[in-house]
Amino acid sequence: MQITSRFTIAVHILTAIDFFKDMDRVNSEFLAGSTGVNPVIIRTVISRLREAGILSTQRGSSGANLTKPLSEITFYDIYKAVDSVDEQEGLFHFHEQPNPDCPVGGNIHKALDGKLDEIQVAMEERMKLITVQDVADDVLRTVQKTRK
Amino acid sequence: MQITSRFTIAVHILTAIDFFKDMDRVNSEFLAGSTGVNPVIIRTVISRLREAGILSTQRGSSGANLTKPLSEITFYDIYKAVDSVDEQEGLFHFHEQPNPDCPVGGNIHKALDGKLDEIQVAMEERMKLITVQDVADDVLRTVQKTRK
DNA sequence: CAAAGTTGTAATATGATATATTACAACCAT
DNA sequence: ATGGTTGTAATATATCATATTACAACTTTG
Repeated sequence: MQITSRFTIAVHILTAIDFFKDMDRVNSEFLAGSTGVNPVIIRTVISRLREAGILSTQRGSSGANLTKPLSEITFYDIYKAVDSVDEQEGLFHFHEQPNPDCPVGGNIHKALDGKLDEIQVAMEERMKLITVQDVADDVLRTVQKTRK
Repeated sequence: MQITSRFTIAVHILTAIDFFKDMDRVNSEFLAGSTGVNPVIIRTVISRLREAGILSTQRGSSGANLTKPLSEITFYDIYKAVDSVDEQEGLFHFHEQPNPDCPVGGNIHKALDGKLDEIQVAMEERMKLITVQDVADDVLRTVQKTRK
């Protein structure tokens, strides 16, 4: 299993919106070309980012505007925005029918759930420490190095 | 997306093998009954645990033997054993066709891969701190409390 | 203001993957 | 020898992620 590519797509999109901010026509078609992803998928990812208050868009009008600097957008923000992991279900898929009449099966959820959550929290806390600005910096650094 | 239930199934199985260690016929059929999972799935999970050196089995003969105490089996060991996350691919699914001719698309992998890995490592390090013994203790505690 | 471009979103198709199931050879225990 | 069990392959089913088609609502441009 893997975390849906909506996450890396979102990071890519945000980096590109910033990188090409002085350019016209950074629309879903353009972002589809940069990511290699279908434009409708781009638009749905952008919709989620908009619902999370990370950017704003205008129907019919090209482009998107970031509502805050990249340095204030953490990986965790994006991860939550694009539903990388189902809120209800959590990171781990629990087998669904443990036998309630078995002393182990009947108590395994109570014994495991908190521990699985601790692991997920460890991952999420790490995500809060990384921002899209870190990515943009790395991209820019490589672009400048390559240009020489 | 979610981490495959093979992981929670494996934890459940190991806990049960220990819990019922004095009982006869703790076979794949029995474990299937406790977990609510198909016996063939049980056998394949056990196969992975065997390949990882966590337990041993004998073809044709019922039951499995743990090769070390539960306190020495971490969640990370199990996670690796049952291939919860593909070794090659990693935890995050990267969109597969970023445009190499785009300054962002061409450099996004270099900029992101290390960061995604740090997040995965944070999760895995947390998994190393929890053992199956912790689960067994919790199960036993609840069983004893309920019995009164 | 008409034409062309764009977003937002629904509906459906396709593909990948996890789990279940069937089947059976190899092996053990009684 | 009979019945139970493991190990594993082959296949089916279900779920979900992504792609695609379609179009209404809206904006921009000439």
